[in-house]
Amino acid sequence: MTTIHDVAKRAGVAPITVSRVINNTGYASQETRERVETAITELGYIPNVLARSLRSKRTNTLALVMTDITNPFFTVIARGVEDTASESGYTVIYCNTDESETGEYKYAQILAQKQVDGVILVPACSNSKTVEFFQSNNIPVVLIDRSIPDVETDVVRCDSVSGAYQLVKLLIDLGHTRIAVLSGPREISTAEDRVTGYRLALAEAGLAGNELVYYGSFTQAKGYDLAVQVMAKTSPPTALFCANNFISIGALKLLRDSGLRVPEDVALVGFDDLPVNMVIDPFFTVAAQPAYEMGQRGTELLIERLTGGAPDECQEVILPIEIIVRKSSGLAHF
Amino acid sequence: MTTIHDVAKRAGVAPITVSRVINNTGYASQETRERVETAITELGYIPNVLARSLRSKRTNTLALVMTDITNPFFTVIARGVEDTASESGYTVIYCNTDESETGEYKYAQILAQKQVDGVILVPACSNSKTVEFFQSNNIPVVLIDRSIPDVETDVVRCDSVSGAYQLVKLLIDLGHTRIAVLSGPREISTAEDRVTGYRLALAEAGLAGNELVYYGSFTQAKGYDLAVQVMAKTSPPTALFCANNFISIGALKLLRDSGLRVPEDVALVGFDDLPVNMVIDPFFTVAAQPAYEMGQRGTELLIERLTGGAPDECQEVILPIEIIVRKSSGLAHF
DNA sequence: CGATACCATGGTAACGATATCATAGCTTTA
DNA sequence: TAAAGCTATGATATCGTTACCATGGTATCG
Repeated sequence: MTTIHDVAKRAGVAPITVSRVINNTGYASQETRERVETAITELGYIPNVLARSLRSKRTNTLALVMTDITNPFFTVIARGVEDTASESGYTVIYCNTDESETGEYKYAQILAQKQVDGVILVPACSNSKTVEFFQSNNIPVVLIDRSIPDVETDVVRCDSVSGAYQLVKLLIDLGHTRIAVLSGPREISTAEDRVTGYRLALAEAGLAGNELVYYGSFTQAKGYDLAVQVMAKTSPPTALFCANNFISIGALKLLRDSGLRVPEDVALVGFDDLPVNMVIDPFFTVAAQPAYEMGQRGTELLIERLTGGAPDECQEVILPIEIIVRKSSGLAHF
Repeated sequence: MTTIHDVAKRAGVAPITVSRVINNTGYASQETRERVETAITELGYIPNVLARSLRSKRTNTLALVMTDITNPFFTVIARGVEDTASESGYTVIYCNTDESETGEYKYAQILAQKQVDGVILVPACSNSKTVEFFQSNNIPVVLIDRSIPDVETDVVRCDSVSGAYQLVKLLIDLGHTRIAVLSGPREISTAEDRVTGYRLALAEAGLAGNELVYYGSFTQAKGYDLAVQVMAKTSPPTALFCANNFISIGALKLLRDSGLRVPEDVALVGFDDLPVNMVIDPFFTVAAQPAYEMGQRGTELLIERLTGGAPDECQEVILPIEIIVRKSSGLAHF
């Protein structure tokens, strides 16, 4: 391992001068700079960022903690984070909690040990333990996609209530009166908010008595499972609103397996689009969240806070949702 | 920030004793152990792994460098790597090269700076620069999925030649005689191997004169593009063999856009399955590689090498491919 | 022309942990 | 009972870098 001392010796300068050249801090004459640079390439010197970070107390590393890395929605967020972070010279550590609270806390420990400068968190629960842990260790946190009650952090999310309202309103306008919502876990803000939007739309249409609310989790298997339950009712709904893409896929699978056609027999709308490169024939009517921008804005906020450019109070950024009408919602019903 | 010194002071011992308790190295009496542990929890002490790694020269960190993080095939590999690594106490840094040689080399620098213990690499090119760079910095490398000529490393991959042969043979057995292959970049071993397998099957059937070989890249857009080219021929093929899942999707899209039915008008087979939770109705006949096991085995090999449990010579692990026949290949033709 | 500012460079200490060696009491063994 | 081995603990040096302070030369200014 060649160190900064080896380079310094070869270039005939002090280590600190090499450091200045590498980091472009302080002064260095053109001539010294060149001598150092040739020494670096001749020796194939690679700075040791562990030592650097230990001394400087900055790792230039951010962590992205999310709940389901297999979901393209989060993969796209990750892209947004990665691109934005690397523009500012940060690297990103990705962590997958699988929607587990203990997994999340376990990762929090590891990340603090690794001295990450900041964390972008998609919380796996409504519990504030993880956030408080980070904050007590002076690690700024930005929440993304989901919020947590009674916590002081920056947040980047979409207006799930409004998105859900619009989707359900669309179904009502098409003539549906028996509409079910298949949602995620009750403790997750987005799962709740989407149910709230659903209720708003029903209430407005005088259908408050027809509520069919199912909570579960944001997975295909659970989507299938919830669809089994709701379609087994004596008078099953004519339309389903699914709270995310995987629930939509699971529900659609159950409907097909039951010999029901979508949208002819049952209409389907849901949150979160699938990425173009994974889909042959876009089918789902969805409320599409700007995942890439969510990652981007979240990272920007975090970096601002790290570099002191952020205001004292926490910010909440709410990005717009786009309703994309495709085939699964069908035409006017009845 | 509370340090190991603070803990030591509180527990009335030397820092090194705290270190021993934390790491379970050396001796410590039950009583001391307890005093240290209560001091740790009382102070909320978090060890600084930067300092630890700087001194011990081990980061317990592996890097997974892959070419396309949006491709489920690689996402699943990543899962295999993650699970295996964390079982042995390693954390994983994920890097996405987007199939770019320069991106790959750039990441190599960063990873060396971060002092990763080892690297699992899906090479973006047939060039050995990156591997040699790692090796010259004493960082062991395991290649996964793709191999590189003239390089001494462990490799975990599948037999692409055989998988391609079997898929194309299946098409021939169904009666097809004009079959095209849409492959990835010429420099990538898997792209080449799959063409080789295709050629083998044709030659065996006495169809060597009918070869239709298209190289491109492993993306949906390129799959579409290559399909445009091949279907524009005066006597277009009656079957396509696509070298990966994204090419398959792109090709299928073009066929649908051209009003052609699959498999009735054109049959389609390809490499790499799509994950169940992303698909409603499995359609593609594929050669499925055991992605999870590939990640797993690759990581095991790497860890063995790090802990000195590996033999001197490099190992090449070749995992079996499963041919899954579904609808896209159709029934007997003509 | 002395004060002030900027440029260029270096010495020393410190970041927070562990490797290495040392010490000393106690137990086992021949 | 002396040698050897185990248990329990600590002192010191060091990993590779940068923060901080210091030095001296040259340019600028009132």
